[in-house]
Amino acid sequence: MGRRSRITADAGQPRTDGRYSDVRETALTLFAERGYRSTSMRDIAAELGIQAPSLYNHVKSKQEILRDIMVTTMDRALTDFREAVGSTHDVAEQLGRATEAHVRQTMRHRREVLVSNNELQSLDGDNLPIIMAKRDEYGRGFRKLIERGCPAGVFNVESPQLASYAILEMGNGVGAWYREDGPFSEADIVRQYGDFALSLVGAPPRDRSS
Amino acid sequence: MGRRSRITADAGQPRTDGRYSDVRETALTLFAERGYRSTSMRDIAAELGIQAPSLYNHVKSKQEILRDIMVTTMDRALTDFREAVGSTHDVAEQLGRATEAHVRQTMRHRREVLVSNNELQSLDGDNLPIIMAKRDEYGRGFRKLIERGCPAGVFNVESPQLASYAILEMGNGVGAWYREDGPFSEADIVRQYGDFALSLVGAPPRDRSS
DNA sequence: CCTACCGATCGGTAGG
DNA sequence: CCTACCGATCGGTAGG
Repeated sequence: MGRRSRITADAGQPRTDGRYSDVRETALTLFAERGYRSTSMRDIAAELGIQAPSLYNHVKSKQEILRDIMVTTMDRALTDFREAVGSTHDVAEQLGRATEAHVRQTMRHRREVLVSNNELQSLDGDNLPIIMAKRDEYGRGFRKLIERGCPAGVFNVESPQLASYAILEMGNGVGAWYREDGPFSEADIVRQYGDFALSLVGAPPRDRSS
Repeated sequence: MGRRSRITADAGQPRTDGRYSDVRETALTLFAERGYRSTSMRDIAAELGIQAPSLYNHVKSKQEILRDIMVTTMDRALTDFREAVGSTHDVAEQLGRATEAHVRQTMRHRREVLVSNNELQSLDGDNLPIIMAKRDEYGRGFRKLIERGCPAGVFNVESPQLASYAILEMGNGVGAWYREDGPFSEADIVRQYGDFALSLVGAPPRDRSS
């Protein structure tokens, strides 16, 4: 029934636990589709064609999978944010690119971002503060950018804090409806959301003639 | 232990089931705080100081509470949207007021909106399509407004669809951080988000001199 | 409103 | 990777 025979030629492989990625990948899809609490270890195992207890040869606990997904996702978002901001010195361009990176993230890693945004309640013990710290750092990055552009006269908002919340959240929302085979291309969506962010803070539209 | 004695003077009351609202109210708080699936009927009962089976004297099922919360919330949002749009003929003003109503909703009914946005996965059977129909109608309202303002030259966006998603989602996000005792007043937040929406679609800032 | 209890399902372990 | 199984917990019912 789809199980590999013991008698194979790959015995000499280095064999790091590539099976963990399979478990994580399957869990990720199910967590995104029906939620962490509604996904049982038996569901994940069934999807992989094995029995639930066998999962524990690759994974310490269900919670560990969730934490791993969230940590990876937040770290990637932080990396991409820093790269976007580091790629130019124009503060409007920085906010535009950071927003684009944010939206690109929710599209390219749709399941990860959905889980990260919806399953904070499901984090146990120390995991919630660990993730929240990363989320706060990310949000602070956007707020500081807006705070920098206001006295310079590039942006014009009453509260950079509120503006940063609005921009981040509108980007997160993309994950709820975006489909790869939908009517909008990734590049289109990314660009328009970048424009939304700049309009929102009162910056002039970007020049796209080059 | 806090239980009412049988021997009371209220035997002649009309006695519609006021107890149902208590159950719903308690469930609502718990659903918003820790999620539907993580809230047991025993949790709700404990909060009310009774035993879990007693809940079934007031409620048909756990699912029924969730559906009731979502239906009420969506119907209220639709009502307020129509009222906002009906209160003026200026399309920019309509979008501003509709956005303000949307944000006001997420602030005044924070738990309801959180549950409505986060627990779609938890709806069983016919309940999901019923709620989705209402959500679609609501979203369509915003999109049509933006579509109307574009040829008129009042708004300027590439895709009214995307703009409506962005506006709705940025408003939903307010529920995640808003606290009544926080640094921003309800009126401030509502007004600024209304401004965000109008900026986002390229409309000039509203005149507030009157 | 209660006690007593049902069958189902959960995450995880023992031991191979 | 498996079978066998644990204690805990779930939504809900019976019957008063």
